[in-house]
This record gives sequence, C-alpha cells and structure tokens, in this order.
Amino acid sequence: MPVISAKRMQDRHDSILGAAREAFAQRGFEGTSIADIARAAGVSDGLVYRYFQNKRDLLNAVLTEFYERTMVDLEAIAAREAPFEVRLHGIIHRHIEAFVLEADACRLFISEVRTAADYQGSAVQQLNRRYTSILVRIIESGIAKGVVRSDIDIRLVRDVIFGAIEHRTWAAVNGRPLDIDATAAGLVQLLRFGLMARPEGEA
Amino acid sequence: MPVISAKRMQDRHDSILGAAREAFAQRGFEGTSIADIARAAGVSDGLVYRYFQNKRDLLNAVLTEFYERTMVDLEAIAAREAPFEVRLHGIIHRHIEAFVLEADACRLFISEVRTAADYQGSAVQQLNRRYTSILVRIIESGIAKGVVRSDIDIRLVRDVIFGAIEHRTWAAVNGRPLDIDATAAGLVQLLRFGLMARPEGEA
Amino acid sequence: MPVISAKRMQDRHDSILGAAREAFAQRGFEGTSIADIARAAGVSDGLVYRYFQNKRDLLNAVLTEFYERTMVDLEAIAAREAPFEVRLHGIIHRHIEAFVLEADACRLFISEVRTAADYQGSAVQQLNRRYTSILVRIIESGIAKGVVRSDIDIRLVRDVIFGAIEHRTWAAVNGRPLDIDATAAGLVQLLRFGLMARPEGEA
Amino acid sequence: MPVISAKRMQDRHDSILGAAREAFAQRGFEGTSIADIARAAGVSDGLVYRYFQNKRDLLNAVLTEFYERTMVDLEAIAAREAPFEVRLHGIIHRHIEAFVLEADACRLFISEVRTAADYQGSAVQQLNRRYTSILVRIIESGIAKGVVRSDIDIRLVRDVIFGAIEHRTWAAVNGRPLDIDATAAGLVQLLRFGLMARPEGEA
DNA sequence: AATGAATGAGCCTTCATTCAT
DNA sequence: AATGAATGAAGGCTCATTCAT
Repeated sequence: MPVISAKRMQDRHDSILGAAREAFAQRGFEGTSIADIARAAGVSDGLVYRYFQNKRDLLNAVLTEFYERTMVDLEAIAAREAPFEVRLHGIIHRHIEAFVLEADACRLFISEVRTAADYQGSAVQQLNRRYTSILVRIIESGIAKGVVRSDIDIRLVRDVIFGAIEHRTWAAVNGRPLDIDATAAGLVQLLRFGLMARPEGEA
Repeated sequence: MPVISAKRMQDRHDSILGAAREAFAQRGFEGTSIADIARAAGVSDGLVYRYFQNKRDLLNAVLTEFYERTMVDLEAIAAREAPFEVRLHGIIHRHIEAFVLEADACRLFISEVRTAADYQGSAVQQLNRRYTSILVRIIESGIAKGVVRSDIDIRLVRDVIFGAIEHRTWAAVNGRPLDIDATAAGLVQLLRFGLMARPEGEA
Repeated sequence: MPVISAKRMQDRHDSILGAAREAFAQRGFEGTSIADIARAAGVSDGLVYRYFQNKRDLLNAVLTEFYERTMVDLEAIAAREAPFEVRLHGIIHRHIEAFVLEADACRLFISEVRTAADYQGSAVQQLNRRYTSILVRIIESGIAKGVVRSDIDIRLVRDVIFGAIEHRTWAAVNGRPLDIDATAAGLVQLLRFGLMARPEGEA
Repeated sequence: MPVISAKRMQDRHDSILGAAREAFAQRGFEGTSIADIARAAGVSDGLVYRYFQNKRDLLNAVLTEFYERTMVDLEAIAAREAPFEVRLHGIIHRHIEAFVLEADACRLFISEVRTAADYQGSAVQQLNRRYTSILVRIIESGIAKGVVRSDIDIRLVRDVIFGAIEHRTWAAVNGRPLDIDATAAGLVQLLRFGLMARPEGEA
C-alpha cells in the first residue's frame, strides 16, 4: 500500500518527466544534470531515482512519451477513409509538423538515442517501428487499390519520406522556419510522378 | 632542421587521427577520452595536443579527412560525360557506398557534429555543402538538358536523396548488410517516375 | 528537515576551511591542490565544492574569516575612551600581534590576494579598507583634539604604520620571534617625535 | 673552448632574461610558461635550460638584475657628501622612483620571491640586504653626526621607510599615478619631526 | 650548439548515483 | 516517502623538463 496517493505519484512522475523534456531539449542529454532536472521539477535529486532507474531511462521515457503522443494523430489520419494521395499527404504533413513543433525531441532522438549502442531492440526502437509502419500500411493499401505500382520497394519509399523530411527540417531547426504546407505538397508531388520531364506533360 | 623527420611526424599525425576515428566510431565523441586515443595511438596524452588543438579539433579532422577522401570520387563521377540517369545513378551509388563502408564517420557526423551548436558556419559545414552541391549540379544540368522537369524543387530532391540514403543505411550500420546495387537502382527508379501506377506502364 | 544537523554542517565547513588555511599557509595558493585540502579535512574532493564555490572562493573565505576575527579586537580598541597615544599604541600593538600570531594569513593576503588582478573591488579589499580605516579614524580624532598636527597626510601615516609592521614582521614570520611590546613602543615613539635629535631633549 | 662566441652567448643570455622579465611582469610567475619566454626570446625551449637551471632560477636572475641595476644609483646617492636630510630625501626619492618605474619587478619580488620557502639565505635575500643596508648606513652617519637621536632603533626606521613606500606605491601600481616628489617630501617630513603638534610650532 | 618533439604527472571541477537521516 | 549530503571516478588540458636528433 503506497504511503502517498497514486495521483500524487503520477504528478511527481509527470513533473520530473516534463522537467527532463525541457532540459534535454535545451541543453542536450550530456549537458543536462540530474540536479538540473530535480530542481526544475521541484523535487530532490534522490527522488528522481524513485521514479526512473537512471538518467538514460529518463531519456527513454521522454522519447516514449513524445512518440505515443504524436502517434495518436498519425494513426487517426491513417484510419481515415480517403483517396491514397490524400492520406499520403496527410501523414507527410503531420510528420513534418511533428518535426517542426517538437524539433527538440526529434533532435534528441537523432543525436542521442538512435545512435546509442543499446538502441537495437530497445523500447524506443519498437515505437519508432510502429511509427514508420503507419506509413508503410498506407502505401500497401495504395498498392492493393492499384494506385501505386506494385513493384515499388515499400521500405525504400518509407526511408525516402522520413529521410527527406529529417534532412529538410534540420535547417529549419536552426533558424528560419519551414513552410510546412509547401514542403508537404512538394514532396507528395515529387513522389507521385518523379523527376522526369514527360512529353505529354501529365504532371 | 626538424628534430624528427617529416615522415615520422606524418606517421604520428596519422596514427593519432586513426586512433581517434576508431575510438569515436566505437564509443562516440563524449564516450571517448583523450587518454583512450593516446593509448591506442601509442603516444602520450600530451602529444595529442601537439598535433591537434583540442578534442573537438580532432573530431573535425576525422570528418574532414573522410569528406575529402570521399569527395574525390564523387567529383570524378560528376565530371564524367554521361546521360543524366547514368550520372545520377553513379553518384547515388557512390554515396551509399560511402555510407556503408564508412558508416562510423557518417554516424559521427550525424550524431555529434551536425547537431552541435557551432556547426553553423563551421569548416565541416562547408565541406558538407560542397559534398551535397555535387548532386545539385547534376540535377541542374539535367534541367538544362530538358531531361528533368524545370519546376522541380532542387533542394527538395537533394534532401530526398541524402535523407533516404541516411535512413536506409542506418539499419545496415548496425548489423545486416545492405545491397548497395539494389538500393541505388531502386532509388533512381523511384525518383525518375514516382510512385504512381500508369496505364501506359512505361516505367 | 535537513539531512544532517546544522552543527555537523558547520563542523564540515570549519574543517575544510581550517584545512585550507593550513595548506595555503604552508604551500601557498598555487601550491595547494583541492585534493590536499580534502584529504586534510577528511572529506572527499567533491564535498569541498558543496561548501565553497571554487578554490578561489576558499581562499577568500580563509582571509575573510581572519579579517573578521581580528577586526573585532581592533574595533574594541578604537572604541575605548583613552588619550590619543594610548589608543595609537593599542592599535599598533594589536596589529603587530595579529601579524605575528597569524603570519600565515598575512602572508597569504600579501602574496596571493593583494596582488591578484581581481583584488580591486573585491570583498577582501572591502575588509582591508575597513581594517585600515580603524587606524585612520584614530588619527583623525587626534587631529580633532589638537594633539596631532593638522597638516599631516593621514594616508601617508597609515601607510607608514601598516607598511612598517608588515616589513618588520616579515623576518619574524620565518624564524626568530619578534618582540611585540618593544616593536610597538618603538614605532609609537618614532611616530610621535620623529628622528631628529633636539636641543631641548624633550623626547 | 666554446663553440659560439662569448658575445653571442651573452646576447642569448640577455634576450632570454629580458623576455622573462617582460613575461613575468605581465603575467606573473605561474602565468608564464617557458615556451612563452623562449618564443619571445627567439630561441627554443630547450636552450633556455642551457642558460638557466630552471624556471625558478630565471626568476631569481630577473630580480638580481633589477637589484643590481637599481643599487648603482642608490649607492651613488649614499656616497655623496651632503647634509643628512638631503641624503635621506635622496634615497627615499630614488627608492620610490624605482618602485614606480619598475613596479613589475617589485610586484614579482613581493608576491613570488619574498614569500618563497627558499628565500631565506638566497642570493636575492643577500641583495635585498645590501639594498636596505644603504639606508641603514645613512642613518648611522646621521647618528654619528649628532643629527639623529642616538636611541633610535635603526632597523625599525628602515622598516618604516621601506614598508611605507611599499604600501604607498601599491595603489599606484594598479591605476592612478603616484606623485613621487610629494610622497618623498611628506615621508621625510613625517620622519623628521613626527606626528605631534608642538606649541613652539617648530616643524 | 640547438632544436622541439615527447613525456607524464597533476589539477580543478562536474556529476551520476547512493544512502544515512 | 523524501531529502540532499557525500562520494569518487573521470576527463580535458597545461607545462616544466628531458633528450634524441
């Protein structure tokens, strides 16, 4: 039987997590100390270790929370009934948005977690897979409907989309804002008909 | 008259640089200590500072050396006389190769340097620009020849290509090998004609 | 509720401060390492930084403590109702005593702090000013009472007294003892009537 | 038989010594590295050790040179035939001048040498004794001539003069200039007749 | 004679983590 | 349950001194 109420525990948990998100975003993982986080959360250093195993665990928790929050939106878009192009555009648009609005979390993931030795097989990797698989399912349904070429390499398309957005957004992270609408539209257009000029000028 | 021969100095320089490349690749920048590098290079801690200003400088040197080495190949490909598709394929192929063969350097760049606060305006950023500009010039020449649609967003294409390869190769970095030829061919194909199925079935 | 008692904290503080005073006195500021001090105080290196901001701060604390302790006596003497000569003698005597009994602190101040670039405007300089101003006020009251020549340069007198004692005591610091009474008496005598032989033989 | 000429050796010696004086003056003893000095002197690090045993020895040499240079003037003043007051004033004036013009050397002596463990019995201490003994001889001759009270403590007078000047000049070292003439005159006046107001108003 | 490459000890400070209170 | 004092290892960097060339 807990000595403090479950709600109080949840509040503590959340404020530590929030403080960590903030701090990691601003100063990076190595640049943030547990004392920083504890102070921002209004608790003692020691208490952090009651809620999280260690600093690394806290980082994972921050990213897990980000993924789960963002994924709700993406899955809603994927579940919607709409033509292939609309759903593709929707998911690309929302993903760019996530990158732009939560650039800090993305940067954390890219520079601190994805490269870590223990990333393979981690919970965060599972989440990342679920995240990207949403896009994969959309493309699969496009193929099923005959809108997308069946000989396409789905995983390659996935990497093209996520990779392009990551690259694209990076500049925006440090400085001038990114035009989300234009970028989403441009990417969809490029994906639909490719680079090549065509006599018939269809695209 | 130098106290040691130029060759000996070059050797020292190279062994420190090599040890640093190895160590950074395996344990990351923060995870590597100067003592680690010195030990691996068979020199004293202090000597590292005779050849490199500080730890950060050593990281820059590792990446500069990688970029310059790889860029020689890329520029040769870009300079070749060949149809657009051939040159595009060539450069994509070589870039994937670089990623696969020197995954360590790429990982370093991505996770330690590109995200650093002082990346903007740094020498490494200059090199990265030169690197990516090779691809940009190929696309421009494709437009000039009328092979590529003139309304294409070149910077978006660049981000698609580099981003896709980065994402794609990531899996290969940790574990199973990547089929370089297939990946290059698939990416070129996707870029040429896009995702969409076509009645004429040209692609 | 504090984790350890206030007394225990005070003890820690004092033992670190004491160890620092001892170590600085024996080996100078640069010659003393934090590890030396921690070992002598029976604590870990890290704990020193919980009680003092850094090494420099520790030095300031040592000197502040010395000044404040000594100043209590000096101010009591200055506040006493007594003829000018008595008060002058009292303060000179006590100042010499401080120099002799706490030669280490004086040496520290003279050789490590007063010459430092950041001395001007520092807290220690404030204390030093308060310290010397006690003497200045006594001389001023001597002038007010008509016992001391009104055309005297008070700051020069101050420098004569403190400078002389500093010089004088220096020998005593390293080796043979100084006769405090004789020195105080001699200095007062010299200050009262100067060097010159006088026909009337008054002095 | 030396492989290089004695003159060349002397030049080397002097340029190293000069570079050291400059560097110590500007950055202090601890703040100056042998490499700094070697660079400024236009020689290699190693060569410094052919001319001086170690860094400490170099500091001693700098101060010895200063003392010897200044002492020539002082001894000339002491040797002059003149009334006591004139000679006393002359030597005080010249000493203040030395302090003001070569504040750096004085600061070095005060903060780096006089406090060192090996000062007692050192060559620099010998020089310091010779330096101060010049003043002592002047006072003795004043006593012999009956101008100075015979019951005066000569060593105390010496400490008063040198101590006062040291204290006085210190402020001048960091900032506003010191009026050498006024200070010398004021000190002589104070020493001659003391602090006390006198009915006859002789002083 | 002269160089300067090489050494390696040393130092201040930070901080994740533990545990007595 | 909560605190925060305490630990102690680790790390980047400097520099006096030596000695092979």
